[in-house]
Amino acid sequence: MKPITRKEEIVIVASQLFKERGYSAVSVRDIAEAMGIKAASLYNHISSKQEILSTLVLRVAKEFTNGMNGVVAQKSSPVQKVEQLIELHIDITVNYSEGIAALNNDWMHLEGEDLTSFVKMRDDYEENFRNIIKDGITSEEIKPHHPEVILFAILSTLRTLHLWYQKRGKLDVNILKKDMVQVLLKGIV
Amino acid sequence: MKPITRKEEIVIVASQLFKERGYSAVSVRDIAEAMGIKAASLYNHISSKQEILSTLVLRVAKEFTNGMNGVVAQKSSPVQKVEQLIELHIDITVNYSEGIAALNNDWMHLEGEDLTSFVKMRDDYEENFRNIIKDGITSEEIKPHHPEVILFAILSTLRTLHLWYQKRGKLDVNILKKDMVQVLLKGIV
DNA sequence: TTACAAAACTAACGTTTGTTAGTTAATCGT
DNA sequence: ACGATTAACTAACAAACGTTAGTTTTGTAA
Repeated sequence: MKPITRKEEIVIVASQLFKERGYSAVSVRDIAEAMGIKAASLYNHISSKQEILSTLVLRVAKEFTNGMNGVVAQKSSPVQKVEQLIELHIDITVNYSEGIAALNNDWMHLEGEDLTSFVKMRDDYEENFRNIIKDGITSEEIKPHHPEVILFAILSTLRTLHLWYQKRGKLDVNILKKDMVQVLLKGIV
Repeated sequence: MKPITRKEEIVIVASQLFKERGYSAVSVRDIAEAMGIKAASLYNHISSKQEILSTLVLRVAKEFTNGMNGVVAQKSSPVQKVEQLIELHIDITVNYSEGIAALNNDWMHLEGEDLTSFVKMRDDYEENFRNIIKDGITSEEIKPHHPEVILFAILSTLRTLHLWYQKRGKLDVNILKKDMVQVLLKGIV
């Protein structure tokens, strides 16, 4: 049993509310009520509402960055790398589904250095993904469409997985990965 | 030249702010400032902040509903219908790009009957889309993957088009439609 | 030029917001 | 049994919120 800190509980509870209503529409009193305590009591564990958001968003962002670095470092083919990225997104979605909503919808409410470093991580991630696709086109493994269209189609799907995963939740993760790879890489017709 | 009402101007200005920060993070004072007037002056033209949101969201939602009804009514094949839906999304994105952000991210802040009717329109839309895919699988035009995975992959991409369209904005719409159809239907490898 | 309507203004309202200060109750190793 | 830590509490704050009321300015048509 690894002990879960009180701050961590707050982050988890808050993330569920953020997912439903968005960061700005959730008050610290809402978060406190969901935990069964008073709003002021939260401040024994956190320094600000902002801190909840940045803890949540940066944690997930780092997970994506690390995953991407792992994929880039490998010697697989571009298409195999894309497959690995699809699996990466599915794994992170399953393990951090609450945080992904905040990352997608509320990152712009980060402030200062948190915002800066998030945007950098996001840009780097996209640039790495784009380069993998370009490599695949160069080596003729991937069809010669505009790389931006391909990047966008895949990334949009992967980024909103969380909206859909819980609804049809009981699907086995490995089956989902296989289906996802098939649909995104080979199309549907 | 059709005259644009003051209320319409407010909706447009507000929608741009909503797109950047989300409905809850934008105050009526922010909207007023962006128009160069005082917050109270807005209420000569609107009855509430809520009204701005519902005007915006329901307008776009109806556009999707009408478009879907048109596609369903036709006698084309399932795959042709999917192609038409891809074009529908691109057309609406181009013409209502501000409203789509609100539709995607802020619909849950609708209230009362506006919320109810929006959810119904959305559910109906998805159900129609799903049935088209199922028909395509039955007739063996579409590969026999889980319909939900196919629906999700296509719809996620189309729904977030607005995030990406303006950034790479000056791509010709007809070229975009062709690329999109190719990538979504035939895959990338 | 006057009359009217449209659209702006100032001032204020009651609430809710995030947060701080100071205090009390519970838990725990010594 | 003790002191220390942890985590809750009440009370209050200044600022920002959506909104209303009443008034003044602006533009247009007679």
